Amino acid sequence: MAEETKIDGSGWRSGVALWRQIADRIREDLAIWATQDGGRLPSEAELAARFDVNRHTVRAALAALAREGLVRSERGRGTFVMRRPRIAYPIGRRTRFSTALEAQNSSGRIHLLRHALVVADAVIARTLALPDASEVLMLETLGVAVETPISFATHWLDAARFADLPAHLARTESITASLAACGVQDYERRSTVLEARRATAQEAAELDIGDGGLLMVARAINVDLSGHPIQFSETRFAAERVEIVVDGA
Amino acid sequence: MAEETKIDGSGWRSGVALWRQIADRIREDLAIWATQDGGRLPSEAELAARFDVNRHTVRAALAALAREGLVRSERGRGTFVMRRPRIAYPIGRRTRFSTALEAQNSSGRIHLLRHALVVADAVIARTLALPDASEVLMLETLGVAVETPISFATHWLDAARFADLPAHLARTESITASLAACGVQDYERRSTVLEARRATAQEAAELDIGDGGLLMVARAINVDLSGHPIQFSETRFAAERVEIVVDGA
DNA sequence: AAATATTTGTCCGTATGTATT
DNA sequence: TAATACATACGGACAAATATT
Repeated sequence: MAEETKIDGSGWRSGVALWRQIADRIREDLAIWATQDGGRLPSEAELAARFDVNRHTVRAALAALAREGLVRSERGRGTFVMRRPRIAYPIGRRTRFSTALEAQNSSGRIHLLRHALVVADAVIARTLALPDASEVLMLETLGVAVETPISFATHWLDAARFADLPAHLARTESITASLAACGVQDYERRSTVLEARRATAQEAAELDIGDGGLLMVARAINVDLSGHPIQFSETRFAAERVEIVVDGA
Repeated sequence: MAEETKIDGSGWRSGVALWRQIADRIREDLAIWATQDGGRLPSEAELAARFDVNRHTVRAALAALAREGLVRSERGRGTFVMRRPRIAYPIGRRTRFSTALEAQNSSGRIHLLRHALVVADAVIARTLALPDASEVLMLETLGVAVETPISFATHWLDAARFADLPAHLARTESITASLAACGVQDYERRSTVLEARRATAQEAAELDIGDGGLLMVARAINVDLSGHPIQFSETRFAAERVEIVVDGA
């Protein structure tokens, strides 16, 4: 933060308004300021000098961050960080959403958003070791912790084997318990592939993040004790709210 | 792709130009179009109708994607995807950069960008089990595969134990070989924490991605065979170029 | 081979939002 | 608050290259 490079010669050829670029860069530094000086940001005048823009532009940036709930300005006192720490989300051979959050005394819940019977595409069918164009059960779930949506996931399972699962899930709000009710005593994770990308409009709406907000996407295969794949999931985490912890790796 | 929601009443009030929002949404669909019709995108007129904007606005979006090297337009023919597949990057107890890429016959290399002796802050010192304010060796490296920067990493090590490491690293371009030369026969990863965020200006420059491009950040602790921490690293992957594979988890 | 349709490239102009002074 | 400069967004018209019939 010692020195800042000038953003763009005369402003905003990048397609992003100057006030928004400033807001994005202030957002990056919020974590640092949160730990210093009672969470106080530098004054508007100081920020204007640092980014080499007019104070009006800094005010527009701070107003945007205030709309996001990240800072609050108080007349005569200054502008302060309103931080929400990231939730640590462990990934391992025996990852489950509820236990993942209990470790930090947060109460986690899975809400079933919708379910449908669909025809598996080639990738899903091969992953679940089913014949092409088999019927599969698709579930969409929302993982919530501390009243905040954390993850939005789509799951695919063999329709023949897990037809009763949506009913169990709506009642128990637990994937583990619902699978047990369908005769799966235990399961474990075979592999997880992670990538980062921007949210689509639907994903942003479900997770209540800004349009085009950042996601961490985890594609996982769960297998039963005999090693047979029972579930393929794509879980989209609101990147700003979690960090993924890979145990022993 | 069947129906598109209208982006923003009158466009550019959100601080992000309409052409840029459209570029972001087209970018998401490139992977789909790449597999169809010879990698051809819908025509400018069709995209304009689909997003309900003027054709010139679509052209601005496509021009931005062309600057990123993602598409190429040819007069009279159309616009085509220039795809570069993501590199699979395995993370596990015995992760090493070079072997990670050999598996897919890509040649990976680590370039040492700079190194310095610095005073450890509280987090680094505690992580490396050193007294507060110890001197540590800081390295910055660039991981390159297929002529493309993949990762930009900062490493911290006990300065007393690894003073000769930069010289070895510049010569061998391998972390594993350099540690061996400093008397570490073997090491393994104790933990990895992953998060996603936007790149700072410096990170974007090192990785040659657009400003504010997406990163996957991995913070890892490597320990020697006796379990003593020898290295703490923060590796920033260009999100668009990699997927992280967590084996058996 | 020739006419026509499709697609991208370039030019004009107008209105509005952004950023500084 | 006002003036200025520039970027965004839209609309239309036409040229140039390619594809189709």
